[in-house]
Amino acid sequence: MKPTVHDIAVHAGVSLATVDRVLNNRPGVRHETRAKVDAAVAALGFVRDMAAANLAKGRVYPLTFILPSNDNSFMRGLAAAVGDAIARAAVERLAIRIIEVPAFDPQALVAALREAGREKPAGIALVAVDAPEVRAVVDELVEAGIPVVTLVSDLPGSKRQHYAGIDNIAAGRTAASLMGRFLGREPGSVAVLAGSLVVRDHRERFEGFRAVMAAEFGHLHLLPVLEGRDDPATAERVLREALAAHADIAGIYSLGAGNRGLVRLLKEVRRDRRPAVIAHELTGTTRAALTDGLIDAVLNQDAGHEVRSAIRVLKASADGQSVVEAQERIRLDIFLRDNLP
Amino acid sequence: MKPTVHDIAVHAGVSLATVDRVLNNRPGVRHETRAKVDAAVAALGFVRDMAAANLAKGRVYPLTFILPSNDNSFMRGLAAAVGDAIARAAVERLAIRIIEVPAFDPQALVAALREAGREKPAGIALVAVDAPEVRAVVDELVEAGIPVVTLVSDLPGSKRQHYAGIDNIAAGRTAASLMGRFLGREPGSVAVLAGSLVVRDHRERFEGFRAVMAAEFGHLHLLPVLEGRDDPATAERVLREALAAHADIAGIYSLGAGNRGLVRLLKEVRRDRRPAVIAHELTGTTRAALTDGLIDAVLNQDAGHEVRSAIRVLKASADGQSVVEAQERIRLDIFLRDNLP
DNA sequence: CTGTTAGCGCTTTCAG
DNA sequence: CTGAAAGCGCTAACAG
Repeated sequence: MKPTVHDIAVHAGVSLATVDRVLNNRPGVRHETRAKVDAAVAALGFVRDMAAANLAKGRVYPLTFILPSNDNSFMRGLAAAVGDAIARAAVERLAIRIIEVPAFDPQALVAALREAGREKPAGIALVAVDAPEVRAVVDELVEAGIPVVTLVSDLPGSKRQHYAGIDNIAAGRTAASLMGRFLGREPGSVAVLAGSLVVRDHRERFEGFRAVMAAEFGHLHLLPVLEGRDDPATAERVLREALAAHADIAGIYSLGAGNRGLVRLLKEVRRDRRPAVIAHELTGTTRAALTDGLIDAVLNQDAGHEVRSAIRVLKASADGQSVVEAQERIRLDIFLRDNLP
Repeated sequence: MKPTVHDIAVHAGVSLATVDRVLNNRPGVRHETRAKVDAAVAALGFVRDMAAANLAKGRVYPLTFILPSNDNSFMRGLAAAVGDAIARAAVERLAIRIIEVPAFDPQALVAALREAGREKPAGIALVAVDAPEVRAVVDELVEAGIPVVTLVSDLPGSKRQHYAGIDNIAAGRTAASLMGRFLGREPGSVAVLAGSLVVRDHRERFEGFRAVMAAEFGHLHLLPVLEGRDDPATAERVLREALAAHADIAGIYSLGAGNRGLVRLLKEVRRDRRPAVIAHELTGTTRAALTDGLIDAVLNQDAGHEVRSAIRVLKASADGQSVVEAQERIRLDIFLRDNLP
C-alpha cells in the first residue's frame, strides 16, 4: 500500500501537523525534526496525493490570460480555446480570467501585467510583445513568485517559465523547403507577405525562410518582403502590385494573417499560372482555399493545444510539480489538402 | 460557492447516502426520491468532484495494454511510452499492466484479450489485428462493461470506444501529394514498399496513396507493391531488385517499418540520381536519413500522445465522463529536415 | 427503501 | 516548536 502522511508521522515519531509543515516547507519546525521527517519520506518512498491535498485546501487556481484584442481568425480561435478551458474550469479547479489588450502595444501589455499581478493569481499566460519593458515586468512577476508562460509569441531572455508556441524559425525553414520542392528546378521569383516585421514571430519566420531559400534554392529569387499589416485589404493591394511588377512570381509565402485578401486575389489568377502558395494558420479561409487548390500547404499551430499546455504548465509550476516535457512541445502542423482534420 | 452533495441532500430533503445512490445509479431508491434528487442536481447546477470521489473510493484504474512483441523501433517507442505512463501511475491512480503478444496473430490476441478481461480491469488498450474473432471478443468485453480502445491499428466495425491512432488513408494520400509535388512534371515510376498488405494500416496507406497518385499524378507510374515484411534485409533486397528492373524509379514510398534496409540502399545511390523518398515513423534511422538528405519527408504518429490519449479516454470512459474531442485526435505529423523536434 | 456514521489523505485551526 | 481534532466532498458499511 502506498504510504500516507500518517505512516510518515508514525515512522518519524511526530504528529501529522508536523509532517505537513515539513512537506510544505512551512516555518516553525526544528532542524532535527525536519530531518527525521525527511528521512521517513525517503525511507518509505512517500509521494504526496495532490488530489487529496487540493481537496483539503479547497484549492482553486486563479489564472489570468492576457490576450490581444486583435480581430483575426487565429486570435479568435485562441480566445475560443480559452473559453473552452473556462467551460472545464469547475472540474479542473480553475478560475480563469481574461484581460484583453490592444495588439502590439507594449505599454498596454505592461499595464495589464501589472493589473494581473496585483491580484496574485496562481499563474499568468500572455501573448508577448517583444519589448524591454515587458520583459522587465514579467521578470518582476516571476521573482514575486507568480509563474508566467508566454503563449504563441515568446519573450526570450525573460524569466518566463515556459513558452507555449511553435518554433517560428523552423516554421519559416519548413515553408522554404516545401516551396523549393514545389517549384522544382525552374527559376522564378518568390514573394513573401508578412503582417509586419516588427513582430517577432513574423520576423523569425521570415528569417528561417530566407536562410533556407538562400542556402538550398539559389535559382529562386526572393523579392523584398511585403507588409500586409495582417489586414485583408492591404494584403490584397500590396500583393496585386507585386504580381503586376514581377511577372515571374512562382511562389508566395504568406507568413502572417489577413489571408482573405490573398485568397481573393488568387481566385483571379488563371489556374495554370497560379503560383505555389504556402500560408499560416488553418482558418475557414485557408481551409477552403486548401480544398479548392488555391493554397498548397498551410502551416498551423493548434491554439487548443497551446492553451491546454499553458494551463498544465502553470498549474504544475504553481505547485512545484514537473510536467511531461514531450507533451508540452507545441508542434508545427503541416496541412495539405489530404490531411485536413 | 460550488454546490456539494450536502447541498443537494438538503435541497432534496434526503440524506447523503441517498444522494450518493442516485448520483451513482445504484439500486434501492424509489422513483420519486430519485426524481427529487435529480431535480436538486439540476436546480443547483451540481457537478460531482471526481477527485473527492476517487479519494473516498480509494479508486485506482487498473488498465491493461496489449502490445505486439514486434521488435521494430516504432513498437519499442510505443512500449517506452507505456513505460512512461507507468512511471506516472502512482500520481494518476493508474495500475497499468502490459501483456505482450506475437504480432499479427489473431489467436494470440484473442487469448490475451480473454485473459485481460478475466481480471476485470477498468479498461483495455490493444494494438488491433483486424480479424473477426478479435472483433468478437472486443465486443464481448465492451458489452461486459469494460471500456476498450484500439491503439495505432483500429478495429472498425467493432464496439471499441475509441481509436487512438492516425487516419492511415489520409496518411497515404498525403504521401502521394507530397511525392507528386516533389517529382514535378517529368514522368517516371514510383515504388511502394510495404510491410505486408495483410495488415490494415499498410493496406489503408497504400489505398490512399494509390488513389491520389491515380487522380492527380497520371504521368507517374505506380509499380506493384513490394513487401518487405517490416524487415530491413528483406526490404533492401526487394528494393534493390526493383531499382535494377526499373531504371526510371523517381520516387519511393516506404509505408511500413524496416527502414534500415531502405536507408542502406539509398546510401549507395549517386546523389544526383537519388529518388524522392517518403517514409513512415520518426526513428533514429529515419531521423538521420532525413538530416542527411537521404529521405525527403517522414510521416509520423506520436506514440506518447497515443498512449496518453488512450489512458485519458479509458479513464473517462470508466467513470462515464466525456473527453475533449480535439485533444484526442491523433495528428499525422509531417517532418522535413527543417522541423525535426 | 432510507439514514447515520466513519472514513479516504491531507490541511488547518487552536491549544499546548 | 509541536500535537489533537475537525473537516474538504464524497463513498461505504451498517442499521433502521
